[in-house]
Amino acid sequence: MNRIHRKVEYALIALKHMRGKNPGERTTVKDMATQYRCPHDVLARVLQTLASRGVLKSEQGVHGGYLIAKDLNRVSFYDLLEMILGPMEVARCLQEPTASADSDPKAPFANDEAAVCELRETCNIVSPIQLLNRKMSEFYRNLSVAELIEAGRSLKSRESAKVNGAQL
Amino acid sequence: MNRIHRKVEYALIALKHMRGKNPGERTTVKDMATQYRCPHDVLARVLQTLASRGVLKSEQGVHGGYLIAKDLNRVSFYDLLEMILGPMEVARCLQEPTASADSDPKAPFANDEAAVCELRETCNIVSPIQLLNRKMSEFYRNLSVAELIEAGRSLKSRESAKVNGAQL
DNA sequence: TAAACTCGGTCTTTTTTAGTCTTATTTCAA
DNA sequence: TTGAAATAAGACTAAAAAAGACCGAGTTTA
Ligand code: SF4
Ligand code: SF4
Repeated sequence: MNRIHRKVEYALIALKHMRGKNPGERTTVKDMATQYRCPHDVLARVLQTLASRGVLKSEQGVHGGYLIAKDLNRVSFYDLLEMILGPMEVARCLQEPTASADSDPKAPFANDEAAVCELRETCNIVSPIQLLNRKMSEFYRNLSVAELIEAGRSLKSRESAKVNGAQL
Repeated sequence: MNRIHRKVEYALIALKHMRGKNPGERTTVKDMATQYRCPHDVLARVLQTLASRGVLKSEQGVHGGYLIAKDLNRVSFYDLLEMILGPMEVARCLQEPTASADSDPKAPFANDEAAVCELRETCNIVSPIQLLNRKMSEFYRNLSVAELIEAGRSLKSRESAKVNGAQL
């Protein structure tokens, strides 16, 4: 139910990987793609997006690669999702009414909003859906990428807490 | 991004509809399907599921129909999602460790869990993913269906015809 | 009995997501 | 200067999931 997208996982994998590097140290896409066995192209595209949004910095050339350019404590999980998947809209009606300062150029939504859902005329749950959308956005905004990535460092795996556990 | 499933919307529509009825009054699937212009079969199946889980009660026969059987304040949005979409798993690894009392027969997961995701061996974000899963479950659990459905009753929505000036 | 409904399974279509292929562009080291 | 190594980006294909349609069976009451 409600599964996260693969691209987001790739982003987290890459971010967590780079997080452990020395400042200024670059990591190439190929490196990460091979190490974590994720498709090179997909990962590359995701990282490009993140770079274009300022989270990463990319260096081209023979010794190029990516490095983290922004404090991940200041990047919310909402931001990450929004960069990769577009703005949060929990249902096909309603564009995000929060409409923070960004003007997304790839969203030409000027036309009729009623067209997006054919049930809109008779729908009785637009208010609930709006509420849900607001709450979920808030939830994602209150979760920083750093907090996510750092998970497991200081807390053991719940009840199990077995040292000689499964695979390592 | 992260759009809610149509079936869930249908469920909410139906629940909100029945919510306004007198206690004991039944509503037929056909009624709701035509009134809200949603596909009869899909709505019917969703309501069947809800009935089997005790949220609704179904009466067969010529004057049959559905009615709400459970206080919606005691039904969390998580419950609703779980009934319709199955247990929350934010990524393809990790089965929800909460494992509420049900033994799902369609889930023969006794075998190796590593098979569900081919990246598992090299993955560095299982802890983050688990954390996210936990947080999201918690979020959904803290949101009752009643709270959702009732949205818009007391707060102003878009163009409210309320003269009384109830503004948020 | 027969009508009007729920129930439950299977099937097809549609939509979304994931991944691949290809080509261009940038950069730097030899 | 030149070419290797990397990013950048568009188009295409395949796979998976979701939505919806079909149909046949069971129930209840007019
Ligand atoms: S069904 Fe109602 S809520 Fe869901 S998208 Fe269509 S209009 Fe918006
Ligand atoms: S990628 Fe890592 S986290 Fe996502 S499913 Fe595979 S194993 Fe679980």
